[in-house]
Amino acid sequence: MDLAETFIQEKGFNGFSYAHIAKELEVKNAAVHYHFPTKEELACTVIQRYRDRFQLWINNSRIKSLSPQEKLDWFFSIYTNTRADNGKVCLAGSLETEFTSLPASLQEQTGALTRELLTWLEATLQEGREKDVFHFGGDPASKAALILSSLQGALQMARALGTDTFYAVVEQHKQDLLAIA
Amino acid sequence: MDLAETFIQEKGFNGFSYAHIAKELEVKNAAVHYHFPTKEELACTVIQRYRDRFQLWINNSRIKSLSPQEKLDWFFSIYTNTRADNGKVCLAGSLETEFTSLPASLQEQTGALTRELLTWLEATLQEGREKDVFHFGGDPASKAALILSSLQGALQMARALGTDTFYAVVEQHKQDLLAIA
DNA sequence: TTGACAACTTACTAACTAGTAAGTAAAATT
DNA sequence: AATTTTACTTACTAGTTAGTAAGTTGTCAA
Repeated sequence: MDLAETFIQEKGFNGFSYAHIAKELEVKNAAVHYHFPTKEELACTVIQRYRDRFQLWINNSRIKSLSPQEKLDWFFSIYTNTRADNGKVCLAGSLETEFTSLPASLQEQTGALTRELLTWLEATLQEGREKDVFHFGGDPASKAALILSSLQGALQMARALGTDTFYAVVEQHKQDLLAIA
Repeated sequence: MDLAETFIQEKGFNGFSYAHIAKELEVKNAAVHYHFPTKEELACTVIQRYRDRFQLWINNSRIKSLSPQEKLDWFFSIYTNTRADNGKVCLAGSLETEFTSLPASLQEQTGALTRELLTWLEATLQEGREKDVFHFGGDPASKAALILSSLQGALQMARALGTDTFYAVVEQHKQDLLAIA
C-alpha cells in the first residue's frame, strides 16, 4: 500500500503496474494479486487509508488546539513535505487528472477525499476570519477551493519549474491572507 | 494532432494510444505512425502548436489593446472553455502530473509552455497593479504562479466536484485581485 | 501428528502497447 | 508516358498489462 500510494503520487494510477510493486517487494506478480485482487481495489484501499489518516490528524487534539495561522501552516507543511518527498504530487490531484479513465469506485473516493480536505480548510479559513487574523472577501468555501486547487497545481508545476515556484505560491497565499486590508 | 491534444487533456499522455487515434480517424495504426513516428514526437508537436497558438494570441493587437481586467477575463475564459469542453484539463497540468514518466523532450516542452503562460500572466498582473486596478502584495511572479497553479488545479478538481467549484475559484480570484485594500 | 490455512510461486492467458517492414494504389512531378 | 512520392494497408514483433488457476511451503491450532 505504501508503494501503491507512492506510485500514484509519482506516476499516476495508469503509470504503475502490479509488476512494479512486485519487483520492489522482491516477490512475484501473483503475490500482490493475492492481497489485492484488482488494481481498483488496491487503489481504493490506498485512498481510504489516506482519508482515514487525514481525519485522524484533524481530530487530534494537538491540531485542534492550534491557532488558525498554525493550522494553515500545518496544512501547507503537508504539501511542502509531499514536494520534498521525491517531487510527489497531491494524491487527489493525481487522481483527478486521470479521473475520466478511473473506475467508478475510485472516482467516488477521489471526490470524497477532496471534499474532506476542502471542508476542513473552509472551517479553518472561517475561524481565522472570525478571529480577524485572516482577511479575505467572499465565501470561505470559495477561498478554500482556491487555496486547495493552487496547492495541488503548484506541486505539479514545481516538477517543471522547480521547488522555488512552489514555495513562492505558499508565501503568496500567506501574504494574501494575512495582509491588513 | 487535434485528437492527440484532446486525449492528453482528457486521459493524459499515458492514457491514450496510437490505436485510439487510428480508430477515431478510421485508419490503421501504422497510418498514424507514418505521420508521427513516435508518440514522443507526436506529443512534442502538439505542445509546440499549443505554445505557438498562445504566442499568436498574446501578440495579437486585439488582446494587447485590452485593459488588464479584460486581459485577465480573457485568460480565465481559456480555462472556462477548457472546462466546458468535455471537462478537459489544462495541457500543462496534465503533462506535469505525469512529468516523471515523460520523455526528456516533453519535459522541456512542458516547462517552456508553463513559463510562457506564467510570464504573460505576471506582466498582466504588474500592469494592472501599476494602473491601480489590481491590488495584491508581494511579487507579481508569485501571484502569477498562484493564479496559474490554481486554475490548473481547479480544472482537475472540477472533475470530482463539478463545474460550480471551478467557477467559484475564478470568482474568488477576481474578488481577491479587485477588492479595494 | 494431523490438518487447515496463509502466503506465496509457477505458469499461464488475452488484451493491449509502441513501433516496424514490406507491399499497394493513387496522385503529383518529370 | 514514366517515375517518384505520398499516404496509406497488411501483417507482424517484442514487451507490458491486469488477472487467474493450480501447485507449494511454512506456521499454527486441535
